[in-house]
Amino acid sequence: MSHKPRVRFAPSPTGSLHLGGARTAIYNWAFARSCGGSFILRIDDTDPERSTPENIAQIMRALAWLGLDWDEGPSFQTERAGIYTAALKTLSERGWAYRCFCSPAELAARRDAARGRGGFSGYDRSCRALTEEEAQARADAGEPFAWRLKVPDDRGPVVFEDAVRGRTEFPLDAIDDFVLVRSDGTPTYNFASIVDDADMAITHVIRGDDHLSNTPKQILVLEGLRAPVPTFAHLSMIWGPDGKKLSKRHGSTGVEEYAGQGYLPEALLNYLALLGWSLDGETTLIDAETLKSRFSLDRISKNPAIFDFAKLTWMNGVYLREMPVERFTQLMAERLQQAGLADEADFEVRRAWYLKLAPLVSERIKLMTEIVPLVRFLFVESVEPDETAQTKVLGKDPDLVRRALRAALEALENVLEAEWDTAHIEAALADLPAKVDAKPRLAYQPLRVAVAGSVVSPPLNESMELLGRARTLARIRALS
RNA sequence: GGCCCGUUCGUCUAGCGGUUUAGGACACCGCCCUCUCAAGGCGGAGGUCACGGGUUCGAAUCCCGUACGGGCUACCA
Repeated sequence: MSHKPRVRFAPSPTGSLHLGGARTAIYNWAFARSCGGSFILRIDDTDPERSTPENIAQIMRALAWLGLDWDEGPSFQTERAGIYTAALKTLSERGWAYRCFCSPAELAARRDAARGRGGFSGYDRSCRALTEEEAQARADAGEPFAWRLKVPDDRGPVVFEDAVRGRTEFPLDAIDDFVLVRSDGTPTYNFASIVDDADMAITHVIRGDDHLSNTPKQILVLEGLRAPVPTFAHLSMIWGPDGKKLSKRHGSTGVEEYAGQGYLPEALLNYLALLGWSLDGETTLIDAETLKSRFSLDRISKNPAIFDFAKLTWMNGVYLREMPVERFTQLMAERLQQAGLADEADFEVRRAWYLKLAPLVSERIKLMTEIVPLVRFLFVESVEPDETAQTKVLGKDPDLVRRALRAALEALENVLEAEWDTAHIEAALADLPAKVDAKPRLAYQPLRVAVAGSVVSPPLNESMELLGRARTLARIRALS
């Protein structure tokens, strides 16, 4: 029975969507799309202490921002309690589960002792010795108990073919009689997760590497349930630049933080998709459509990857530059409005002006947060030269600065308002270096400082055109 | 401690027994372009394929061991 593949992304809402989770989601989504399967969103909220509605909303928002769409869900484990009790009942009836009355303190003591002796340190299985009558009597007496899986001990290892790692096997004597259902009646992750997968007819479980050791336990549950075993694909971890677990120390770890910092969803999607998967040896830029059609499990890398912020940023710059001007202009306008430098009305009336500015900006930034600092001078009445401008230009050769500004002012005053455009401005200033007897860069930098207040800006002539004649002349006069 | 997984330029990766003097991308360096910064073009440096044994006419590619790193070993997920 080879139906269409069904995969799921099942985050536990104990925090926001982080980079590793996002990549897992992307791989599940891309795999589903590549083979016409279904991508299901499931919220694994079996830990009521740490699961919050805010986190759930945040995760869904982040997924949507990345451009991932799901076909079913979200469904919540807390709303599916019935299927876990039913599964437990089946397991116990078939002799695959038993009650454990050991207290946490006893358990910890025995575990420490076992570890001290070396060898296996899982549950010592003492409650397996209880007869059904004894167990029932103690339960009836009100003694708390948890349900544990009865790992078979009369056969070979659990073997499965991992889509990423290949054949993987675990000897049975190394598998713990883990807790299925806690004494408060709630299912544990290892139980609920796989019961859900079976119930939802998941065909491929694509998840983080940290679950590899859990897999044999889950397969055993499936065997007890006589449910089909899905294909597993375990993804290696994403590490920080120091080779340690990715954390706040390294920078942002949450998807939404990237959105706030001016990263584009297509850039993050592209970067994450290729962090641990490759189309071939050449491709570094890949769009969602290609991902949806060409993704495959067999090209997922086995080794962990270090997250490279510099490469992500470079990639973001590429997407910014390749973006249609209309869209960039829109994004730029939004940034300016957020900064309080312009309003919606201004954008409506001066659309052509914004459109002219956009390409000048997009080709020199990598992050959208760089927009405002770069064009701020065009939206304020006057500018004050910054520190670098003071020391590197104004203070360097005051005499040359004065001469250059005077000559420029004289030349520009001859450019009429009606012909105030880049071409005329350029023509008017063409012989400025000769007039002040200086190299072009030395002759023009004072002008840039006067106009933009900085040693870095969009091209000078274009900047002056966009600033307008009156303000340009006023700023040059102010400094000369 | 036990079980499991991983190891190709600083980083992401290609490579799946000979086509490899190990290819691409980011970062880095130099040159060109140039009114600044970028972008772009050209070029460079950077890997004894973790290490040691095998197998083979031949190994980054197959096998074993060692080292290092990681995961699991919770009534967390």
